[in-house]
Amino acid sequence: MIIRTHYTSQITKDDAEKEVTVAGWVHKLRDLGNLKFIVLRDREGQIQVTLKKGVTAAELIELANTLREEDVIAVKGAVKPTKIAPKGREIVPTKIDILSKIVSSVPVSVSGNIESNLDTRLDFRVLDLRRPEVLAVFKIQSKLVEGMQEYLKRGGFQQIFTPCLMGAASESGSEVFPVVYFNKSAFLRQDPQLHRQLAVIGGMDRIYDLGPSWRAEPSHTPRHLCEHRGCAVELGFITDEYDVTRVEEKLVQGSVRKVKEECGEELEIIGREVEVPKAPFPEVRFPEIYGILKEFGKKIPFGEDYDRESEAILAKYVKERHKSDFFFVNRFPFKAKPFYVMRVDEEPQWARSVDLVYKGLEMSSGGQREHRYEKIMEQVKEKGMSFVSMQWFTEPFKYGAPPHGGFNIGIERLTMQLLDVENIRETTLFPRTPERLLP
RNA sequence: GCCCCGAUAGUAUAGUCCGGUCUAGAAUACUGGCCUGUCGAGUCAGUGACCCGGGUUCAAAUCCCGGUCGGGGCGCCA
Repeated sequence: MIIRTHYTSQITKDDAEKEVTVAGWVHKLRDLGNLKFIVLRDREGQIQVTLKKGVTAAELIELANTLREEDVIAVKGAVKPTKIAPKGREIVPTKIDILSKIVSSVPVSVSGNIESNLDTRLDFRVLDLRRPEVLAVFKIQSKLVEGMQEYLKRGGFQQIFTPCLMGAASESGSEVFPVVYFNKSAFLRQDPQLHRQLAVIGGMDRIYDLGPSWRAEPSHTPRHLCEHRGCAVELGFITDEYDVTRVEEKLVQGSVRKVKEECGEELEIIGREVEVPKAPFPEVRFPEIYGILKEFGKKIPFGEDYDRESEAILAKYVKERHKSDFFFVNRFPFKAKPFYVMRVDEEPQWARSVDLVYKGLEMSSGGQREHRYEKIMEQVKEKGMSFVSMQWFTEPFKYGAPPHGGFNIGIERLTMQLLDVENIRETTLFPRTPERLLP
C-alpha cells in the first residue's frame, strides 16, 4: 500500500482533526528549542509539521532532533488549522517514520536561497529537480506534449515509432554519431524524417513520432543539444505545404493552451505568463525576404540562405507588423535544403520548405516533400548523393507515393521559448552536450 | 570547426588590473550550544578553498605558456 494518504497540496485548513499521512523529503528544519518545525516537501508542495515539548511525545522530539534536510520521512498526524502556519494548516504528528537518511549533506541547496550555477546544478540534477521552480518546468513540458498529442489524436493522427539506428548517414549535412553495430557501420538518426515519409507512403497517412534525435555538432550555445526530442508529424494527400503549416500552428496552439489551462500554479512558481498564439501564423517567404532584410540594412545575396542575424531581424519585423511571436519562413532556397524537399515546379530555385520561428528561434523545419520518383532521383543526383546508398528510401516512391509533408518541432526549444528560459539545458531533464554525457 | 571570456571552501562569491599588507574576507551550507510560533528564523562558537602542469620572480590566488573544464558569439541546426 502506498505510504501517503495525501499529497501536501491536498491538505487544507478545512481538514481539521483529520488523520493523514504525508511522505516526502525534509525540506527545512527550524529548531526553536522547545518548539520545532519540520517542513515536509513532496511533488505537490510543502506542509509544516509542528512539534512542541510537553505536547508532542518525547520520543518523536528525540527522533526529530536526528533529522537532516533531505532525509525521506513519512509523517502521520492530525491536521490542525491555524492562522500562523503556512497556508493556514499544519500537522501535529503522532508518528514519524524515517524512510531514508542522507549519507552526507547535500552539495547544492534545495531549500536555500543561494542559486548554483547551471553546470553545478546539472552535476547534481536529482537535487536540482527537487526545487519547485525546476520541477515546474518539467510539469509544464509534460503538459505541452500532452496538448500536442491531444490535438493530434483529435485530428486522426496515429502515433508511430521509428528507428533511432540508421544503416546510412543520409539526409542533410549535419554530423552524425557513429555507432558500433556488430560488424557494420551505423549511425544515430538526426531526424525521424525519412521513416515518417515511408510510413505515409505505406498508407498510414497521418502519423506522428515523439522521440529523440542526435547531432554530432560540437555546438556551445544556449540553444543546442547533442540529443533532443521532437514531435514529428507527417501527413499524406496534401495539396501543398499550407496543409502542413495549418496543422503545425494548431498543434502549437493546442499545446500552449493546455499549459495555460492546466499549469497555473507552475507558471506562478516560475513567474511566467503564457499567451495562446493566434492562428494562422504570419508567413514570410523567399525571395521577398531579401527585400525585407535590405530595409533593415542587412544584405543577403539573392538565392542564398539567411543567417541568424536575419532571423532576428525577421522576428522583429513580424512582431511589429503582425504582433506575433510565431511566424513561418517559407520557400527557402533549394540549394540550402536536403534532397527530399519539394521545389516549386515553376520556380525550382525555391523549395516548399518551411521553418517555424518563435521569439526569434527556429522551432521546427518541414514542408512539402517531393513524392514523384523521377524528381526525387534528380534531386539525389543534384545533391551529389549516391543512388545506391539512398535506394532503401527512394525505391518505395516507385510504387505509389501520395503528395505529403510534415515537420519536426523541438520540444526542449518550444519549452524554452514559451517560458523565456535562457538556456535549453534548463528545459532538458538530463541534457547531452559536447562535454556532458553524465548523469 | 572558428572567435571572445572565465575557473578561489559543499554552494555562491570578494580579492587578480597595479605580485609582498592574503597565516585569503563577508554570506550560506555543515558541526556543536542557546531559544515555545518559526516560515530567507534569530543568536554564540567551530571546521572548511586559490583547477592541473610548466615558466618568470627574492616573492605568485595575482604575471606568462600549455592542458582540462565552464560561459557566450558565429557556423550548423530542433
